[in-house]
Amino acid sequence: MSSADGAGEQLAFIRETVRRARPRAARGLELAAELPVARVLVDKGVLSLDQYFDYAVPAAMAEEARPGVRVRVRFGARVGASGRREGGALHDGFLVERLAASDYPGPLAPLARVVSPEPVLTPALLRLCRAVADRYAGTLADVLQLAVPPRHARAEAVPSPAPLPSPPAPDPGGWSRYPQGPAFLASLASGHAPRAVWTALPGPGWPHEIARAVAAALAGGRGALVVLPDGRAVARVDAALTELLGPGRHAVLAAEAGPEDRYRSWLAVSRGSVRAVIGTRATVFAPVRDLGLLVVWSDGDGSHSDPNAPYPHVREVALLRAAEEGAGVLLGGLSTTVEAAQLLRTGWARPLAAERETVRALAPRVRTVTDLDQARDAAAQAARLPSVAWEAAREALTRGPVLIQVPRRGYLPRLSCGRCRTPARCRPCGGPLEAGAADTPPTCSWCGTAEPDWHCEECGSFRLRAQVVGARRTAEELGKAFPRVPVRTSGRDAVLADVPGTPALVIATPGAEPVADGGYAAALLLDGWALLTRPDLRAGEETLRRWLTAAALVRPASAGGAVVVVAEPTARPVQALVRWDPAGHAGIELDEREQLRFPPVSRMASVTGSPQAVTDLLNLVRLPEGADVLGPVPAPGGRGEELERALLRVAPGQGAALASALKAAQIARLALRTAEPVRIRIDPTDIG
DNA sequence: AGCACGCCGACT
DNA sequence: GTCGGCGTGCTC
Repeated sequence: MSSADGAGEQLAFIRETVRRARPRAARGLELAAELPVARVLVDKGVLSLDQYFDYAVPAAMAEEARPGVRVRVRFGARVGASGRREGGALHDGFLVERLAASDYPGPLAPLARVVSPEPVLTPALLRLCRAVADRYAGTLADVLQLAVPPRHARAEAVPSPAPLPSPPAPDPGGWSRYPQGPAFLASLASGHAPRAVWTALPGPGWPHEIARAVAAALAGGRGALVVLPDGRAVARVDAALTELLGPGRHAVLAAEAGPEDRYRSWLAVSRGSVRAVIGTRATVFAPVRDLGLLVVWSDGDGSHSDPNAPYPHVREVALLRAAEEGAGVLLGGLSTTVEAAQLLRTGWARPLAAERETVRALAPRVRTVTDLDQARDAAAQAARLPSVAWEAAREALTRGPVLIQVPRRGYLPRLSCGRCRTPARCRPCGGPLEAGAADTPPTCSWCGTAEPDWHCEECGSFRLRAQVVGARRTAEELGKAFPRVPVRTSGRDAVLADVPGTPALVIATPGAEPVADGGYAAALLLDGWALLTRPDLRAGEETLRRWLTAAALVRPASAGGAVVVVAEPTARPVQALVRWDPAGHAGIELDEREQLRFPPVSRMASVTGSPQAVTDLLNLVRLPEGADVLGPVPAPGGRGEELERALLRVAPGQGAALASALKAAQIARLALRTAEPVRIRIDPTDIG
């Protein structure tokens, strides 16, 4: 057996010492004269199969069966009742390596087919995927599925164009607004690997700054890669890059393009025809040659978390890749994550931030109001606008568009007391009440009990209010409040990229805010308290990120730009928004995590399953020294069958040991057929 | 995952 | 005596 993970060193040693002259293979098959053994990763996403298998290379495939190509192999063959070998089913795989001999004692099955001669799994990509699989206690096959797009024969048949020569180094442009900006570009252009956490200034500059950083890496004769959270951000950087460098210098890997276009772009990168690539999360794996720079924009955005096993996060993959390939890193955003703050604190990255004075000059004026300060105007009341917000919007609408950010519908359909805001709870079980369909009583989201005659335990009020009103209803109500002003909405299913600079109300859910030509005259950030009270470790950070994203689209204070945020003014994210200090906010959050020993100051994993299964796995796992086991406790959000969850916590340096211990325990349990499944998740997000 | 081998209870 | 239970191990 040739282990595909790091634990196979003894086997590697045996491989060195045992040298067979020729592999034994099926009789009568002529084998390749040179390196007749192919080590293959069989694409069968089963934990216990996370290892390589050796196959014989038929002479006819000697040329095409190069490392990195896709192959088909028979797998699972066995000796039948008649004593003859019966071929197993055909499986896809990647040829990882050609060898002179195999350490497998039995006869080798031949490769069934070389699917195409395109070497898609380069050694660097394989190393990265291996590292990601280990980091996340997943299988190599699962990670490869995320990293290598499905083959499209037509796209493969077309040759990619010859690469263009390196462009000249760009001038600093907007980077001159950051004291360390020009030096960062110069360092990239001269072939170094600077690592920075970039707190971007508000306004429309950041796509251009990203383009210049890419251009600097290209000027230094190296490649660059940019990962953005969504298609609109990709489009903005795409436009900025085309403007700076012209067409043909970069590839775009976004889901919007069909599979054929996507694979063609990916091939252009893989073949070295294009040296820069931008796109959404899978782009972090794009096989850019001689990588000089990795850019991750807005690493706090949830889209950077892959929803497929083993759930890698773009930022973490980028950090692994930077270490493997010696590339520079630009971790940028309007806001700062706790993870980024930690990279600064450990000295792994340097800050790339503007002076306070510059920030103040470019940020809008931010005011806070509590939503108890309701407007007297009836129309504003209907729209749930506090008077300050109402006045700000009315005044700003004479000068330009006004952005109104409302939480997504169904984001938090919880109910609270209409007078004192105490969350409404179910009397039998204490679970949160949710709004039912129209004209049906509220029901408990835990036990389903209907509460037709609820009253507040705190103040006795009988009025309930939905904590969140969706974008559509807000639009209707605001339309009435501001007659004759055009109302545009941008949300989940109809996202506007941009709006003109003329007066209009623009209602948007977080992440769907259109860019306004010339900037918004004002922005109202509603229902902040609903965002802030979510029981999530990242609630504060996430709320601030959403606010800053919207507020950054508003004109500077000097040009009359104003932001009104409806939230408790003493809350930490509110203060950070007023001072426009995301880095400071992240630093304080990091201090707190340090005290609580929460991630990223520690490394965590969760184990979820039936109480028995969780207990069994915990008994089986050989945790690294000093590991904490928290729980098990009933799993959050678990309904129906009872699920339990345990959290495991280790010091940051022991993350790899924790992942491999969990993987080993999972494999051991999988061998026991009776075992119920447990879900293992590294860096679980829904803690706290 | 499949799939076959192997060692202990109730049937012709 | 055997048919068959599913625990255990293997797949290049």
